[in-house]
Amino acid sequence: MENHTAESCAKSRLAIQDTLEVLNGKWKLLILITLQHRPYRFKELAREIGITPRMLSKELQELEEHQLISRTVLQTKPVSVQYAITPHGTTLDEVLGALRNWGMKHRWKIITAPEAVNP
Amino acid sequence: MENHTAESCAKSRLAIQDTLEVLNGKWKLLILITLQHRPYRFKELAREIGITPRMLSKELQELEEHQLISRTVLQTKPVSVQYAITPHGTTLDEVLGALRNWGMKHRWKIITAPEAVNP
DNA sequence: CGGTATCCGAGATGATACTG
DNA sequence: CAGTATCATCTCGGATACCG
Repeated sequence: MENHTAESCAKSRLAIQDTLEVLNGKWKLLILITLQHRPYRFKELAREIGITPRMLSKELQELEEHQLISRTVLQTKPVSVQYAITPHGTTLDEVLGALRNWGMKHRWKIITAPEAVNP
Repeated sequence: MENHTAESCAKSRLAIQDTLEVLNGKWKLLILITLQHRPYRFKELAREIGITPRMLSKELQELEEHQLISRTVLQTKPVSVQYAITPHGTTLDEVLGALRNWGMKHRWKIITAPEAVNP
């Protein structure tokens, strides 16, 4: 299973670049993992994550373009808008899980990391 | 196993933020997945990935600070420097694998994605 | 070869105010 | 509530040249 030829290495890079292109930005992964919890409304999401409306709007649009989340206008009074993970969005579960697990296991090392050795 | 409380959701966000902090930038994941293949020398890595010396140097330093890769000076003539994954770096295998797999499976959807609906 | 120094533009992000 | 508009800022990353 050690498929580590130079060629497969190049393919892996391309695959990762593609993934990064879809998940780029500081917020997309945080939005996705939050919506994994349950659907959220716009402002609710903004408060939960701590993101400004401008950025949230932009990120949500990009995620929707990539069909990872859905946007639904609810006929409440006043209207509210609900964002939720799509089936295609759930294909990222493995990615999100891996990132979350790594962060949980290695948080201490990150915090302990020698930020500034000596200027 | 559906551990999806509001609290666990917040913890997941923190974990992901920590991970993103370590892997931030456009190149770190590409460097890591390349070094997963085998150790590389500086210029060799630069050529393989297509990154300028300035960025490569910066990214390698940050990765080394986080103990994900090692830097070894080889006493050749002239000297060469070898970069390799560390044991701690291999703990990212799951993350790298997940990102690679997703990219391979969903490349078509990324390319097909409606970039500009209508300007 | 293995870097570092400098310059610079583009894009990402934040703060704030405003609209329907 | 759900966004958008505007402005200021700041970081990222590329190009280029240079050093030991």
